[in-house]
Amino acid sequence: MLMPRTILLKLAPTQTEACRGCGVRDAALFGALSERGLERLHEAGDGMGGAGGISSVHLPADRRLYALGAQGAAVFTVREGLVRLERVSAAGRRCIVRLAGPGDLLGAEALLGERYTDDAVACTDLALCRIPVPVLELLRKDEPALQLALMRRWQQALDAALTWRIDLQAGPASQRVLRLFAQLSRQAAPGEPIWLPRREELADLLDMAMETASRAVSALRRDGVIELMPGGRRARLDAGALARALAKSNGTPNH
Amino acid sequence: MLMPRTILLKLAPTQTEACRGCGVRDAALFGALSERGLERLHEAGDGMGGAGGISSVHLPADRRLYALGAQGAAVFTVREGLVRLERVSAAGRRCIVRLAGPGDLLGAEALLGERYTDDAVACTDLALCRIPVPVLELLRKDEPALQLALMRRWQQALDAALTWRIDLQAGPASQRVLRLFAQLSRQAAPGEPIWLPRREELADLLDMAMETASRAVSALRRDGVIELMPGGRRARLDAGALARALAKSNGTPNH
DNA sequence: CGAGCCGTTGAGGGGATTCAAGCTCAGTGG
DNA sequence: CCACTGAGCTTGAATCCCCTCAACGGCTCG
Repeated sequence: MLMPRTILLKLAPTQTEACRGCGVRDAALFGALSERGLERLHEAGDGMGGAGGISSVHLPADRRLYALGAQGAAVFTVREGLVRLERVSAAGRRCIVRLAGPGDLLGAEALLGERYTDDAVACTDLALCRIPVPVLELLRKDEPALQLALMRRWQQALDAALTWRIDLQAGPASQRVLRLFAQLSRQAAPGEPIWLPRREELADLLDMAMETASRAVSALRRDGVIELMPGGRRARLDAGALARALAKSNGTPNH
Repeated sequence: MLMPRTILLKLAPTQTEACRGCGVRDAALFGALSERGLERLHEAGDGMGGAGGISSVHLPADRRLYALGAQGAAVFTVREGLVRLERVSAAGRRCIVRLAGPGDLLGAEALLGERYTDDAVACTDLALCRIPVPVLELLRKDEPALQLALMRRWQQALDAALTWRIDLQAGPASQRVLRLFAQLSRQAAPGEPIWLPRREELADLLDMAMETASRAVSALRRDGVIELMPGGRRARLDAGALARALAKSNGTPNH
């Protein structure tokens, strides 16, 4: 039970500037805020005695951002990297219930005063914004746009969770792996190598045995769909071959 | 593609009374409303030219409440009965992604101006409240409690979806059936018979073949866990035997 | 009564899990 | 420098669960 050694950077008054120029701002929660709201956001943080400001968090891969059951004091926006949310099933199996990438919001349940409902673990090195609940709470009341953005995010998360379940938990193992890679490549820069999960992680993501995941990846490698890169954590996809493989496996409506 | 022949009952000015005395009000969305808010709720409906009031909807089993992709004009609160939300997976398989019972909110995505993300179909005869989006929208702005209740409901739906996925989609078929029944009995009146899904529905709920569902039910019947009641849609559970069966299947951490 | 729907049960085959054994590779220390 | 080690990955073989195809029984309804 290591405490994650998070690195907190409190960014001075110029945080407003940082936010304004943030690469993911349009995609992220505060994209909804007016200029005035953005300023108030940081005033609010300053006005709370310095304890409550927005801060930048960096976290190395495989470290935990927060733990299931912990009383949440903040929500997070992902700026860079990939986070996995995991829980343990009634049968004692670990399951990854969601992947969050740049622009996504984590730990929204903290806004309701609830405990975190999952473990949040870094898949890759992370850059996040940490937003204390009171700060967001303060603004929520009189920034209707933020209110709407919050609801929209919740709905997105719900929809993503359902789609995930439908597409990545059903069908033969090879197909599930294929679809996961397709999704990973979609949210990565085109042409760039994708994050290749460790086999154990693949198993937890797709609800299969580790060996099955390994076999599936090996098969895709043999078929030229994927090319492993040194280090074992990244891979290059052949978009054409992937599309072909997906079409073929969809042809057999299997399962 | 039948249009659901819904039965709309516009309840006169006394709707305020009806709401105040509603059996599920505490559990439902408007449990958060103040007395004053409750009154405004119905004034709002009246003030919109009669087209926009809250109404009571009754729907027989197997009828569709709304369709995936339809532009939603209302959200619904379940008063009595069970609703299933279903979609079709990329592989063309129908999946039930959620069950909603008394007190639950349906079609919240309509509040964001989005189309419904699933088909909503009655599992049993239903009694619902239909709440037009503009009515709710009007109140949302200056009833902070309602705002909060909405967010809480979204979070609940998200959590339920994830728990569902974890507990009801993983593990051996017999265990999944067992867990579903346990959950159904939990949200039914104790001692009362539970709703027994048709085998096809069980299959869609638990992501298995219809025959597998049938075999699992038969096995449970042989073991005395469940007793089918005439009509085929209801069954009585032996809580003790169920708990024992669950414990036993959990003993083998299988899968 | 035959048609049709729903549920049950059997037989066969395939895909996934499980158990188990190597394999690669980085880090470590002799 | 190189065996040693351990973690992660791969692969094989046996088994089992579940899907598929198929036949049959009960029930309702035209």
